[in-house]
Amino acid sequence: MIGRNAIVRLSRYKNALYRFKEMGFVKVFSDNLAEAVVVTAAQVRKDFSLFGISGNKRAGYQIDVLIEKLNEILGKHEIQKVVIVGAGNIGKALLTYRGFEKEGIRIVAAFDIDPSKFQKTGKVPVYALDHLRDFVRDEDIRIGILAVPDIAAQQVFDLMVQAGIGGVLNFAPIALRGGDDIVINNVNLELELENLSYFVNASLKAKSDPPAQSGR
Amino acid sequence: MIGRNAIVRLSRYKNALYRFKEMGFVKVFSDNLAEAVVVTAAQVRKDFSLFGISGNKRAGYQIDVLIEKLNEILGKHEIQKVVIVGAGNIGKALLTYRGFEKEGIRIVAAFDIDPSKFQKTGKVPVYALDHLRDFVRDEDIRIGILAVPDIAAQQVFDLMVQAGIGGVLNFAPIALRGGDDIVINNVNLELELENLSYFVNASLKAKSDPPAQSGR
DNA sequence: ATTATTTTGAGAAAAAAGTCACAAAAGATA
DNA sequence: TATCTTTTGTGACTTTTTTCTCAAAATAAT
Repeated sequence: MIGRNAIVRLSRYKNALYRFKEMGFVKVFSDNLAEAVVVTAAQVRKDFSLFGISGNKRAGYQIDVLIEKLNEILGKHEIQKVVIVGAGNIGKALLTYRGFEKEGIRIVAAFDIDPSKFQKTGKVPVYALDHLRDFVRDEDIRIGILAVPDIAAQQVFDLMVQAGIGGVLNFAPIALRGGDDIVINNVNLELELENLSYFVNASLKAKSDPPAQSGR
Repeated sequence: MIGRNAIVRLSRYKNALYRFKEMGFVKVFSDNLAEAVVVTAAQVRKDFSLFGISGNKRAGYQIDVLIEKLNEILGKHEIQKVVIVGAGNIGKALLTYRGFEKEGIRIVAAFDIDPSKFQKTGKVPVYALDHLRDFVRDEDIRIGILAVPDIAAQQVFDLMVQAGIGGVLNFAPIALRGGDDIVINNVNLELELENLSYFVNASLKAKSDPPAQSGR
């Protein structure tokens, strides 16, 4: 089984490749990508070989071909339809977030329990949560974003599972239970800030401490 | 040096501990925490021993003491003041996001270049970006959230570095450059969805393929 | 007080992730 | 054409992370 980090790197390679392409390049070498993504060149080649991607000795990799292959691996050969569950604070912000488009991600609908949030005519409609199941079935939705308050998160997640969603991007700062057959990625802002806080402190401490080798 | 994942686990243990405490428990065993966070009990104990946290044989760990120690490690002994740079879509959502409070994180101000976003009197004021530097100095801000459009991200990041911020939570889907002395955590939603997409596909594929051992 | 049971702490082992190093391929150069 | 140079692909190695195992400690039971 392939680890999450390897897949994250593939996404980064892909993004870097688009940038190279925009700059007019046609081919890249593993060390170009390595520099762009801040990993070693060997890592780049290892990652590629893991997925059976090969280049040409002395001629590197054809950017177009590489992008194509990465997109296929990452399941980006078709528009990725995504629903948002929870049209509150964060849900609404994501509804209007423009960054998804250029990545082939389309937010097709949102769902909420609060009727005051319903909006059947907007660019992206907001429906009643009851409709989730049918919508997911009819539109063949694979991925949902869970953006409800933490108290409701587990319950709403269960609905998503029942609706047949295959993957959830979870914004609620709790660990979702019972998702053995469903892929979960968590975005936990509190945790990210806490983490940052640790490493900032650690780096401040390292700076104020005398360096080990010249400690006299 | 301690890895990010270990610190993420510490945060999770801490969150689980608060839940245990709320339920009225006074002590926990490594396997309780392990279950709550979905890791092995040995992992929990290893993590603790990494930070010199020890419990009592046969009596486990005192929840209050443990929370206290984790909070200290994670730098949560005092309110964490955070600024948001970029009062657009996501920035605004974070301004009103309630989840930070209970984690001891306080959004103290936001900054933007667009005067129409300024709001000096709100619960959380929105100032001109020019004021960032002084504010960071005067208020001793360590951490900032970067939530500006990707085209502006690098430039605004540079301002944050100059302002003396120690850590940045970056929402722009680009790799920030030149932050050797600053800690960066990225929240890349496009990448998360892409990642989800891969693993959902992989798990669908695994299900439709015949299991290896009964392949006949 | 003795014995039984439970749980930690830590060293050893295993697994996973990442790096190194170099033969081989292929383009470039003479 | 022959030689030189560059860059891949991969097997061996290293490092990091995780799991296993079990003696020792501490509580509980008899």
